[in-house]
Amino acid sequence: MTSFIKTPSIFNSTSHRRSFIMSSSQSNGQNGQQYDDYYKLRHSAAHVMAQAVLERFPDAKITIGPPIKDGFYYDFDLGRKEDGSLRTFSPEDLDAIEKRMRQIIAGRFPFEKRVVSADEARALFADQPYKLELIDGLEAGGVDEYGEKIEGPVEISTYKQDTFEDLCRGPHVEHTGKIPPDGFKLLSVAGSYWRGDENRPMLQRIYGTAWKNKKELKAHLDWLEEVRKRDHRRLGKELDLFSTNHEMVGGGLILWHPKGALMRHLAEEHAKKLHLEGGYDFVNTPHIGRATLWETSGHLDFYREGMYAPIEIEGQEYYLKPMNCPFHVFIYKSRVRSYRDLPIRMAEWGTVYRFERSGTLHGLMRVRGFTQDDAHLFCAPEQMPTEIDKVLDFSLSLLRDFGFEQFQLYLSTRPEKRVGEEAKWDDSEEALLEALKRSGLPYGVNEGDGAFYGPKIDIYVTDALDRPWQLSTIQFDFNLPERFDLTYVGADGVQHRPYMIHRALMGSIERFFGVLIEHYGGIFPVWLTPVQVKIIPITDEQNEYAAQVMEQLKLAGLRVELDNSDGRMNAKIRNAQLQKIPYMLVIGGREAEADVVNVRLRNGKRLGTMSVDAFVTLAQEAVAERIAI
RNA sequence: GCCCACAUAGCUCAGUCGGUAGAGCACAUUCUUGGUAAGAAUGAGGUCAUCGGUUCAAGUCCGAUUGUGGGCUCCA
Repeated sequence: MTSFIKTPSIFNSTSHRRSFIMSSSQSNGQNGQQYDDYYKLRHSAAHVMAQAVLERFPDAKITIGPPIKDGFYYDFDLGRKEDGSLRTFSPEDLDAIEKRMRQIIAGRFPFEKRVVSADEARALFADQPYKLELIDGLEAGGVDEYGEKIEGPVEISTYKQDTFEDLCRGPHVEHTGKIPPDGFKLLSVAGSYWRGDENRPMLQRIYGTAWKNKKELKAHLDWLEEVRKRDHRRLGKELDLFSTNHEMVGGGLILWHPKGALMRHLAEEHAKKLHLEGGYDFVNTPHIGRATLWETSGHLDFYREGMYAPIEIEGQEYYLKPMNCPFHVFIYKSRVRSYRDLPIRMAEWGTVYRFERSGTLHGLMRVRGFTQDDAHLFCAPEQMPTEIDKVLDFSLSLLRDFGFEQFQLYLSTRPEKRVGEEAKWDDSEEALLEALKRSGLPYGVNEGDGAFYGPKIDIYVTDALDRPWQLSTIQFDFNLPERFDLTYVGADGVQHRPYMIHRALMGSIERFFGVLIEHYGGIFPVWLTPVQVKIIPITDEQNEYAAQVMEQLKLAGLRVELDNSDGRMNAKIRNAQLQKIPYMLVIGGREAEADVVNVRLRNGKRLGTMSVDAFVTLAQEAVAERIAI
């Protein structure tokens, strides 16, 4: 079963080249973690913002306002309006708050720390119910900003600047003047729930970004602009790759257009070839299965909220599949398995459907129907370490083929509530850890973060904008082999329980494409780009020669389009450029005469004239090497 | 689902104080036949998301609905 773990907190972004905190266990604030300047700056900005908000909304209830990656936020409960609806921030409020923050900054008010008892704190925040709840929590033993439990009672402190005193561990900058007035900006308002729980009150959140100076702020705003420009939904439309239609087709359901489907085909073809070479067998399974299947697998117990309502067929209930595993299990069970059959590596590009709340749907990144490059490994215990090694290598090499170079690996170990024998947990966790070590790549361990059915490795890639994305996952499953009573006959003639490992390398192919589009910014490597070559005749005198060149290139296996519209060459080049087509072959009278093509690259570089054969060699090399030009 | 913002031509967007619909791109036709990121003219294209309300009059104001974007533990 694929599960989504949360991205680790990243506080120490000192530049736009972001870096990971390796493991959550090393970042406990109570154990001497160094709070960097950004932490203090952003945390202080949050307090200043809270002061400005309270001045404007005296009845507001304050909650929490932590520093976050690139900035800070603060959540407020503004109460309700006369008509019962929630009072909220308007864009004008944001402007006024930001202006007032600069005044407070100019006041150079010191941040003064005070250590108080729980009762003193309660008196101080008597009219702040959220703070009272926090104080109760602190008295009982705290939780740090990474969500890690802190044992025992915690020192309770407040920080005060000017008129505003907040329950806070700190630390802060010395005084408000240390916050650069032109280094921060309030970005947006958003709704959020107290403690992230939708059953608790809805709060109003203001997000801000804060940096050491104007230049850094500008760099960050530019980065945000770059993120916007690379948005896969925007590029998907511009490059005609895919679309969605919520009103008629439905939200979270992707329509792959010819060019997008072609890219997907190319990517899948490559991955499938590698799977076959890697000893995987492809299978195909249906989209629906009977309720008893999902009852036995445990999905209806543990995953029901992710599944759609049943379909009734002749009095029997069928469910749309949210995962492929139970079907693969039945292929395994279709006959008696011998140790000689193992390992079995069963792969399927399986399309699954999962319920996602409407508000969480997002382009290709979060959808309701998607295809996984799913596989299940069934192996004997002694084969397991080798299989783990292989699958990890496979995953990394596949991701490298798609241009990802930076990886971050996470091992999630046994949680409190779990199934399976301890010996299996021991073996599998060790095998995963050994494989991680052998990979030579940075990895972290999330103790207790595994699924109830087994430990797992998640692979995050870092994209061209330094953003982490979880793609691959390798998960043990001690649950399904038990529930479906999977066995194999060992050399000793008795029945044994095989290990079962789920793995998806690209994960969701939809999501993978979303990441890929943003990673490349639409400038896909030659092997993957839907149209590799655009032929641009200068006048229609050359149309015939151009068509002849196109045929030659097609015979050579290149994906070519001919622009014989009656526009000018400049316009044709511009169009090809906007479509980010790697090679433009400009053909005028001179080229037709000499039986050559004039090659222009999408980066603006001109390679001059060459024979068609020479160009074919050049392009084929780029395809084979998977290079991006 | 919940909070905020938004919804005008295929796309990107303008539309003032409420007075009856605009631009650029794309598309079609014609002219143009050119040397490395936009040649020109003409034309077609809109029930201003949907439904309801206020008004002499609604793209514009109000409400509901549908949909989109941002956000909903990065937890003192």
